[in-house]
Amino acid sequence: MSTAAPTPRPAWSVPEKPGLEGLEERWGRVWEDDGTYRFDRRAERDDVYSIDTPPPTVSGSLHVGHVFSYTHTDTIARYQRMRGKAVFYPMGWDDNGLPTERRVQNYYDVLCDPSLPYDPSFAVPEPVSERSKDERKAPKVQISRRNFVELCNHLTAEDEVAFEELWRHLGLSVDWSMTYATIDERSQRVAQRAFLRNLQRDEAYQAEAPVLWDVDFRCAVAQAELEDREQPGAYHRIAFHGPGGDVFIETTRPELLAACVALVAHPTDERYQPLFGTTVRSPLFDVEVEVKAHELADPEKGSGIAMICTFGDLTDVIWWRELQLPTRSIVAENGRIASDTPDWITAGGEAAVAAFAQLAGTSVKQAQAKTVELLAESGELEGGPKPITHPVKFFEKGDRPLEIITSRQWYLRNGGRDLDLRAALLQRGHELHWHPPHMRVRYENWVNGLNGDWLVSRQRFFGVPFPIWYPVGPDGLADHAHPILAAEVDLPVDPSAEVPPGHDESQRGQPGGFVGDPDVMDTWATSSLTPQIATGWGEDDDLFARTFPMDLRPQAHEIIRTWLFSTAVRSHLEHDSLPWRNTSISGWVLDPDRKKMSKSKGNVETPMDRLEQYGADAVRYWAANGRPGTDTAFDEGQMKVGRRLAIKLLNASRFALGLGGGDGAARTTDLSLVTEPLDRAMLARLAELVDDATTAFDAYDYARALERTESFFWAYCDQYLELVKGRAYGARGDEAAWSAQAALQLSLSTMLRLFAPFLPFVTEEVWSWWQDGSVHTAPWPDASGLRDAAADGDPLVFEVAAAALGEARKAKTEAKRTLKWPVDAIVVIDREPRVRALRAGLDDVRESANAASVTAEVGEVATITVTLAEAPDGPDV
RNA sequence: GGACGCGUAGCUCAGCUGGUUAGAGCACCGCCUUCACACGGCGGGGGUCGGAGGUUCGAGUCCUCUCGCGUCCACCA
Repeated sequence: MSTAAPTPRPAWSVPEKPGLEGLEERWGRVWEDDGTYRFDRRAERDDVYSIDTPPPTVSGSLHVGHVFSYTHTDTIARYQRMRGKAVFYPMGWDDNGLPTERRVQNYYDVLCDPSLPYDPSFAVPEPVSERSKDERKAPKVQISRRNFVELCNHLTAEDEVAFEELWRHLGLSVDWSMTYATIDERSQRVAQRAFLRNLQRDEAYQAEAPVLWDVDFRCAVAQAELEDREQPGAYHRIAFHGPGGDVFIETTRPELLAACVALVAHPTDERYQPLFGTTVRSPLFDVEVEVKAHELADPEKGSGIAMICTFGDLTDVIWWRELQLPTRSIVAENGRIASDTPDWITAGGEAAVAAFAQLAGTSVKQAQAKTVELLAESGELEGGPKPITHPVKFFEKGDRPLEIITSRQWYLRNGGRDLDLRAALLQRGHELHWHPPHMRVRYENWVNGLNGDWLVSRQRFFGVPFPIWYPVGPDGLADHAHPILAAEVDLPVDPSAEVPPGHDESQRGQPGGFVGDPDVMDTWATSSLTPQIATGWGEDDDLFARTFPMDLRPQAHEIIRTWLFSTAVRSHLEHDSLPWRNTSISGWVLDPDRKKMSKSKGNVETPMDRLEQYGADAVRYWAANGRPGTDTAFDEGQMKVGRRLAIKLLNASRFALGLGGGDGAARTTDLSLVTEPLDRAMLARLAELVDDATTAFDAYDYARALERTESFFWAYCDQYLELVKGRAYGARGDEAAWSAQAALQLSLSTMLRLFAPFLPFVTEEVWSWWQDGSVHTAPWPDASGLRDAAADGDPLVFEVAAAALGEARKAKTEAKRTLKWPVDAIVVIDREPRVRALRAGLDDVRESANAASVTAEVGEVATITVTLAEAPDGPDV
């Protein structure tokens, strides 16, 4: 036992009345000024923890779901930093793509017309919301592509400022010197370079093929952007005419009758077997089509025989391809029936031409009504339409059902039609560590369900252009088979504004000249490269070597099929590796009715209001309670609890650090002073907690780490602090007090660090009262050091002492006395180990319960008997 | 149609490889006022763990079936 007085330390600044107000601003500024979260570029790869942060879409406002999932990542980042890693934690902004285009169109009331020339004098218009009523009536202003892109850049820059402010307020430990935007020059260069390399390795190709087409956006859509919506429709039973009589098909899309190329039934279907190989004639148009057999025809569906049109749905495409049928397309890019009469209709004679003339130029919806009318008149529609609801494919951002049209597009191989590549990508999914593990199934479902390669070209304006031109032949037509590629050193290029090597602008569009590829890349074609963009692939080789492959991709589960998968594809093709070792999948934030919170549902919470109301630590506390992959209810109650926790941390710290009468003499970190069994017991329990929290964090289970830490902390405040208070003030002499004070400081330092990933502001505040530097760069607590300090401490001492104190409190509460009411006697009967443990803490129980005597005896039946004093004139009053 | 997840107190959730009497917070009820904390403290009531079988000395936990909710995927004529 040490008898030396503790070494005095410089005076600490423990505030008289600590509070949470203003902590975000104050510490946010200090962290920025001190570069607390700066990435250390000297660190070798093994000492780096790199995070592929999801770039939020900059086309509106951040919502509470963002706050939720970004907090999860931040707790991991902070943990890894305290474990000694150089954390590479950049932030990106996803300003590329359709959401931005739409926002700009609406915000400024403009439309892009790519045929217009650039107008350098075009000024940023006043937002629609600022305009007068009359001004709003003016027609949309048509502007050139380059002017449009400039407007996109202008608006997103404004949004990005607001986003960064919110993230800083939330306390994300991002290195703000390393932000990127998915439309900035570096991202464009990376996207174009990656594409050119894909092209050179034959991983990218162009093809004239049927694509899913949004008739409003007039743009191709990829499989990953589809969603099914239940729509009303109707079966129409329609007669085709064969030599042996009429054949009835049932269809939901009678308006495509003119596009029919064959009928199809299952090979084993005895009803139709005699027809296979024969031809029948279509109603209205009298076009001869063959009857085919194919496995995909379902005898149970409709009449068991279907008409194949080019194209009504994806099954039509399969039949068309596998049965080698002709193409008869009648739906134009604008979603209307072609206005020119196709030649196969002309061949059907006057009646056919007349019928088609009634449909030409109408929308598919109008065409359907007209076709039904015509069929009814001709007697070829049996019975009326039978209403049904059925799933129909939509672009996830679109308003009308997708059509399928044939057009020339760029594709990237993704295993959709290559079994070896598919197997390799499934293997990548297996190598990746998923948190939680069951999310891998979604990846596998998706990869196994791919039905084609990745369509990466989009007929839009605000995006990364393809760095490609085409020669124009003497006939004035572009020669797509011989693309002219940009040189890597020239990237990024805009082929609609720049000219290919060896050409000049006067040759654009001229016979013998060139044209630029008019399309831009799918937004995912850039987003799938965020690891390469963030780590400086091809831009900063040194950084790249220190940070790639990355350690963590955090993201939401609904975009596993898009973002996670496409990123895995790009990395596999370019680097033959995974882009990251781990992925943590966050759940959704649900409103109290268990519905996903989203803007379109109008149930979003504005995060800044909540941050200001409860404080960032409190909001983070709520978020960190949402376990990985688990949908979590939006719960202000939890934010209140978080706020209370933060306040408790302030007050408990004030107590622990305010002992010793302000002279500083008793303040110490000399652990040899910890001699009291209760103090050692508490430290032994704390060591177990550190092990638990560390294990949980290593498994990406931040929620568990928080829960364990919090639960210990409340027991610490309610029980340990009460048990030790009198002794810490000196009731049992200096050495007993020093033991308490040293244990309090060690435990407080440990708990501040355990809480630091969750409550960065309040922990930093308390840390600053008595420690140098930032708690966020302090080392993560070490259980073995605590065990050394605890010596042979038995956690049971803490438990049984707390139980005895609890019984005394209960007796006082039930007798309606204050907690300071004196106790004559506490008699504890229990089994031997617990009795022994209690005897070690007997003096602390007596002190804290204000008891005249506490005795512990071994017995079979455990009881605690508390005898209160008659009047408040017992000991120590 | 296939797959995954979830059903534990009024609410939000812990309960990990099966082990005394199923836990926490919120809410509710009662009590205590200020020497860390009234933005507080102490205590209390409240659950046949969705249902039915099974394995086991023992099941909230493992197996089978089943019901409900959510989500992802699917070639939806």
